Amino acid sequence: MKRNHEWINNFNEWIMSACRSNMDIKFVWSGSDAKALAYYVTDYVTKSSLSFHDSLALMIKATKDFDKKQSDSSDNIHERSRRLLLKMHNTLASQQELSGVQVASYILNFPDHYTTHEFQKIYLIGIENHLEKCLQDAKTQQENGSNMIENQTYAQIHEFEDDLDVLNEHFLIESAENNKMVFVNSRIDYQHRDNTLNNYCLYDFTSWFRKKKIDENDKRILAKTNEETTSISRGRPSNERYKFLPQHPQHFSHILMKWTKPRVPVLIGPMIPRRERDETKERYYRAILTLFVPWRTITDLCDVTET
DNA sequence: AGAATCATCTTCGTCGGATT
DNA sequence: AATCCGACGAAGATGATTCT
Repeated sequence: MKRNHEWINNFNEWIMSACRSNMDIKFVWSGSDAKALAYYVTDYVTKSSLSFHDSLALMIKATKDFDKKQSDSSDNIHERSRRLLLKMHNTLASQQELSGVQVASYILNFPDHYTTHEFQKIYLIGIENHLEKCLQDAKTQQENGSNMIENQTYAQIHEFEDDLDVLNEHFLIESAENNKMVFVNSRIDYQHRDNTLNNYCLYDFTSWFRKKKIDENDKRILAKTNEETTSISRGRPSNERYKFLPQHPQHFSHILMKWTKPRVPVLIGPMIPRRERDETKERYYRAILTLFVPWRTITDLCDVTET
């Protein structure tokens, strides 16, 4: 906390280089310190560049000027009010302080905001519901173990209907080969990803991959990667492409394509339950688990959630 | 000789207009 | 209104040419 140099406020070499010399750091000692800082920051962030009494004074000045100048004019009332408003606006705008940076970026047509990352949504609730249903199925299977095989086939056949009826899992209707329409969603895309992507968890999967309709170029590139020829080609190298497993309804019509830069998954779904029943909490934690543990079949997932 | 720059090539990824 | 599709600029690679 010692200030070792009279020019410097709480100087720390390492922090300074870590944040590339962009330093406005303050150590928060006490509660009153924290309060003072909170006040300072809020005030700083929300300060209007022109305070209310200033702008009122300016508007009064504008009105006076207007009355002086325009008293003899015989324009109609609409035109007069229009001019008054314009005058007020101009007075206000001309008194507005603008920083050099603001002006420069306006003239250079810079955007109003930047985002350093692109985002991709994950809808948690559907996956959570699916998982819960599968867990229940597994439990009932265990209980009457003798009928296990029968149950399994039953579950496979009726998977779609059950999903649509019982769960609120959201499906999209998309085209497959021969203009056939199929039900798909990100869960199905993930489950039937190519075997080389086994180690991707759902979170990384959504962050790295997107679904794309196959075109001629994709076919060519897929064929080239199969040949494994390491010939040097000019131009930008193509991104990785993967097929869906044959179980996927869009196996023939769509592929997975890797982004050049990963996107940031945004989890959309229920919030962390704070004072909920344990059962709900459990459900929630299980759902989160499905995001960060690679899985393919529901049995994988059940095993993981058991442990 | 090595770097810096320019030219060319190919693919990525978004946008807006056309189409259904 | 939704979807498709082509256009186009950006990105990222190689190769050629110029500069130091």
